[in-house]
Amino acid sequence: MATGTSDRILDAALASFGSRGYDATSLDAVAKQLDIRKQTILYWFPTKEALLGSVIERSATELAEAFEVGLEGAGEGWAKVEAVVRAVFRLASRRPELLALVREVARLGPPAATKMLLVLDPLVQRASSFLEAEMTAGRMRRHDPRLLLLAIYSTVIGMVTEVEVLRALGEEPTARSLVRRRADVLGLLRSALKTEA
Amino acid sequence: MATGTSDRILDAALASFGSRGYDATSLDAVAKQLDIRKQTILYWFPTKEALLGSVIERSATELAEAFEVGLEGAGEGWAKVEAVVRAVFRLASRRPELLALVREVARLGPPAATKMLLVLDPLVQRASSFLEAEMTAGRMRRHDPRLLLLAIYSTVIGMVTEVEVLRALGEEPTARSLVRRRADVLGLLRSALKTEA
DNA sequence: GTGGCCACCTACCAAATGGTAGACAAAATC
DNA sequence: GATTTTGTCTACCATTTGGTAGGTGGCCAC
Repeated sequence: MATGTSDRILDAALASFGSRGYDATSLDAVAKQLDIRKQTILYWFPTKEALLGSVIERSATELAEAFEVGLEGAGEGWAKVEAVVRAVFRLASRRPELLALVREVARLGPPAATKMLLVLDPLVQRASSFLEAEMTAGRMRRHDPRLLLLAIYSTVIGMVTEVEVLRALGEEPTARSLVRRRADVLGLLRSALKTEA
Repeated sequence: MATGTSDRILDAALASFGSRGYDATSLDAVAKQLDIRKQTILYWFPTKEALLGSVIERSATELAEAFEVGLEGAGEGWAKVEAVVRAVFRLASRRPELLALVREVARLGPPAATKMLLVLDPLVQRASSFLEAEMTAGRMRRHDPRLLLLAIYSTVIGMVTEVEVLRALGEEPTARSLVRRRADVLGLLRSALKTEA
């Protein structure tokens, strides 16, 4: 844990942007939480937007790393999809703020979304061409790879971040529930995508 | 188009809450868009929160109606799932603000989310027990009905409202694309859920 | 020890925000 | 015709917001 002030600011901002949302997060609130003054935040990050930018940059890098680690020695074919899904659920339990931020940034749109994509785009491309290859090899059902990716993204990110909907369905968002959700998603994706052969 | 002032306010607020988000929507902005004064809004709705409440109430009712209409004479079993998905995509093309609001309200959490759920809960219960019945009848693969519902919700709402992610994947959110997305979702759900028999 | 820089602070500020008080004209009620 | 009610407005207000200006103490190089 980096104890540098700027890192502490980034941590607190990440958490607040993810949970409360960017607009509902005031610099004063972040500062108060860290027991520093707002001007210290503005010393490290010239504007609130710049702070968001830095949060996104750092988070996107961490996300990318988590995926890489998850994919290390993950085998081929279907095992790769499973590895990625497992990586996301691992993040959901260890660093839920990261996924909440992804959700928030997707909602904010450009320029925030553009910035995040800049880092994540290589992964997206790899994922897309991987799916494409699996399909042409007949190991996965045919779909538009991009739409399939959106569907997978929505499902997984939803299962992991839609806490309110989860509650509405009468399921409490505990650690145990997360494991069940992971099993469910994997089961769903397997039967949706994998071909018999 | 209802020409009553309070209805016009509700329309504009719905659109802004859905697209910009609740926090980023100011009463002044809504008023300006309608060429009235903020105080007129506060005459019809005592506070901003109350305005959100009314927007939610009206939208939830409209949503519920849309589902009912979609389900009318929709046949049994899998046809029902298809009818619901089609109803959502019809809304996505005719009243996208409604779905954007659902997304925003889910993000805001209680008390807004609670209010929306109050109206939508019967539908949720019906859907849940429908899925349960289909599974015990062996017409659908076994899953936890609630988690399955969350997965379906996430996928469909995501395919319909995640415009930024869609763009990131290189697909423009046109009307034609919406039709393709609907076909894709239906295909995915069918192979994920339907049993062979 | 002193000059300079770094990290953080206090003191402000202008704009925007949700909300209150009350005037006023038109329409409805008697 | 007088009076009340309804809908909208102007005029304010307190608070919060992101951001500026500038000071201060500690530390390091010399």
